[in-house]
Amino acid sequence: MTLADQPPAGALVFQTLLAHGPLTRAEVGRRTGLSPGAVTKVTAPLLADGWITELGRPAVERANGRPATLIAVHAGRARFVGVKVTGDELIGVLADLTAQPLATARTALASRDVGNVVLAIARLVGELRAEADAMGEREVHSIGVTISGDVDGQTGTVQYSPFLDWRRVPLAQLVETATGTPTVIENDVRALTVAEQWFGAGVGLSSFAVVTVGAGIGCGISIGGRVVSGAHGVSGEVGHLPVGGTDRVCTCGNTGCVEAVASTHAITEQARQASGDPALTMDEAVRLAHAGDGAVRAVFSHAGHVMGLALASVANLIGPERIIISGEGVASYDLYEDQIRQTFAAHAFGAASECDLVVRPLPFEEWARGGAAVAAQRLFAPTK
Amino acid sequence: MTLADQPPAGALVFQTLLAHGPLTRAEVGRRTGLSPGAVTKVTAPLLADGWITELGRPAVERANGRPATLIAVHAGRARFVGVKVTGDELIGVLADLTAQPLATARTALASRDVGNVVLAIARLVGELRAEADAMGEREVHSIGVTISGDVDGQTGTVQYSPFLDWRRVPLAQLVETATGTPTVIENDVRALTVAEQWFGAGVGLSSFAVVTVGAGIGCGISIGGRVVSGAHGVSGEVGHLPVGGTDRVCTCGNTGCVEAVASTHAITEQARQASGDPALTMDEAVRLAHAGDGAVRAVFSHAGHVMGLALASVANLIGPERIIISGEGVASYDLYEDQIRQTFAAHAFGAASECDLVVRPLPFEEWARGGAAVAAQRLFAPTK
DNA sequence: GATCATACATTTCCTCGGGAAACTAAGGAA
DNA sequence: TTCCTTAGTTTCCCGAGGAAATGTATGATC
Repeated sequence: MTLADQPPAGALVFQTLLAHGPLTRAEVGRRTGLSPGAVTKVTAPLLADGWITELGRPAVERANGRPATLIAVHAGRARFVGVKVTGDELIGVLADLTAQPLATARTALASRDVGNVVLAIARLVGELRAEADAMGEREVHSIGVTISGDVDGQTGTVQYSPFLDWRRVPLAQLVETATGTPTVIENDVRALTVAEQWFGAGVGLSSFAVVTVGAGIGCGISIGGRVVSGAHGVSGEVGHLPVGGTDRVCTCGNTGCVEAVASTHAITEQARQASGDPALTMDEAVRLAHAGDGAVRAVFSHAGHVMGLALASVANLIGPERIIISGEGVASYDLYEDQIRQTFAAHAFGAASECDLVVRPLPFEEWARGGAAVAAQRLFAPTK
Repeated sequence: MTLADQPPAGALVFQTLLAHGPLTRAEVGRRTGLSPGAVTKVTAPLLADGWITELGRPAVERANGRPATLIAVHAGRARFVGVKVTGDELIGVLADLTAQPLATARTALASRDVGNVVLAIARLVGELRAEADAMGEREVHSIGVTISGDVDGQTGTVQYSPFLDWRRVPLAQLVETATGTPTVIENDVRALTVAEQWFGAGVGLSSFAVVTVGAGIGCGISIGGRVVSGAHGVSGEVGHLPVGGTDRVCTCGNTGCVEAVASTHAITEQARQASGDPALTMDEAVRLAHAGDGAVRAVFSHAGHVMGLALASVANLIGPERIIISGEGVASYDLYEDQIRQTFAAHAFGAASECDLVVRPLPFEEWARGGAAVAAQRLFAPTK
């Protein structure tokens, strides 16, 4: 509870431990630039309050000198619930301080009415809270709700959600009163980016982007440890980069959007045309392509090409150290990975091509974990 | 000289005055969140060293209470020389603390040999220094050299310059020894962005982008007061966003690059084809288009469309508060402005279209002014 | 096995930055 | 005049963190 009012050095030490795992005090001092004395002083209250724990000796002992003691964040010190809201279901996860999932839950949404969704969230949170109690876990500290669209985390308002058709819904406040637990909300992709930044493939990078491929194509951008929000709430709209040619029309009304070519919907639709089977599913399309169906393969290959152009655009503009590709669509990733990399390499300008492309599967609860990460982040990095 | 070792509050006050012009101490305190006492304490040494001056009463007097005293940065306290290096000439400018130009100079480059360029820079600096002496100005504090390509400002090295065909040239060191004056170097577009951020249309914005149209098409991106550098030295490569269709081949070998369609070179070339006159100049093309030549107009309109797609890409990814369009190419801006705005509005996703598009002419010395701004910035914002 | 060297950790002391609040300054209004 | 209001200054104080002396636990050395 007292984490919020630590001196700057305290927060710095805590975040260093969070990002880099168990370290000795001396090592923490070196990495943060703090003096040894300051580290000791600042770790004392964190230890006393149980935010960090001593772990004993490091695995690789030093040749001589007094042996060091590892300290690490005490992940169990606080619990969070993360909830991802989609158009038709809720995904919830109970997680610890390091956003490790302890339990998950899903529930279908009967309607998209605000009151109904809030009620469903409260029920889901109750479920997870009960599970936490059963596990002997302590009280849930706060809730992080994530949702696609234009979300203002400062005011806790969903400015606009296309999937739910919501406008200016004070969701944080509503969930807070329905559950009695402090709640923060955030855009789903940005929450995922926060999770990657603190606990995933973005740890320690000066800049990186997370691209998610699924029903939509989204992107979170982190530069210098801060996730880019966009002055008007919009950022990372990779799905609507106009690099896809003129043949397909996007839901936004334009031609050329990446989403109109490379989203799972778009691929399925194109595969149906290519195969002549109007009821073809994504799984079947993948199977056909793997079996060598040229027309269907071409669909994946074209999608890969457009994705490559999109990633090259990100690299050319931002120059991130790494781009993390993730999402349901990654199930069929091997089908177009080569094409993505090839197109990316061709269109990334100069040293931008040194950008590291990595693929990470995105388990369904990962989205919800992002919510927990955002909730946790408010605790230890209460900036802004 | 003592500006570098001011306490944080001192730097904050100075930067506030730099960005927002003359203010009363009370107002400075309000804007920075500092207590009145702190403002007084911190301004005292700045006044004593001549970094700021008192300006007397504000224009709009307050109804009651003690009259306030304005304080403002003393622009003449320090001089800087900014130099922009292109493939065939040098542009130099003598500027004050606020990067206001006091004198300019140009010189042609006989060869692109490193030694020759360094010598030419030293001569140009000498010229401007003499002019400063004649004006009774004080010593030049430092030099900022800007150059397009991959520039590492930390080490003072030009990693790669396509126009000059340089690789790993320690330019800062070379100019420093040749002139005897401390020198910093920076990528030209990023330097321009720094100038806009501190002294131009980017003052006070949480994020903005500067797009320059000319022989190449470049872009500087500023987010949260920091100019994005790219992990591998590449960022803002708007010129190579692949949104331009497949019909024209770029110097980088790809099709679809913005630069292959909308740079001044590309427009001239396309206008020549459209008009059938292989010796057509840009000026003549502009005249033809203004006169109603449909084919030439179409060239400008297509370039505008592709520029609109590029700006929409920037807006969709970053969500800047404003995009500043600038460059030599802007001479013919009215010819395709409508098309740019129309395409931008169509392809900027959701609230990203609220991004403010402004056009600023780019006088030839503006590039060099960027160098002076970078040099000045090192003085008052000596971060990293 | 006593001593030493070494590196980790703690404690003590001190400096410095900036806030709180009392105080001074300078004008207008009653 | 006196009072009110806002600007600016001074004084006092507290908290954060660095420097350096001190304490501590190990292996190495004689």
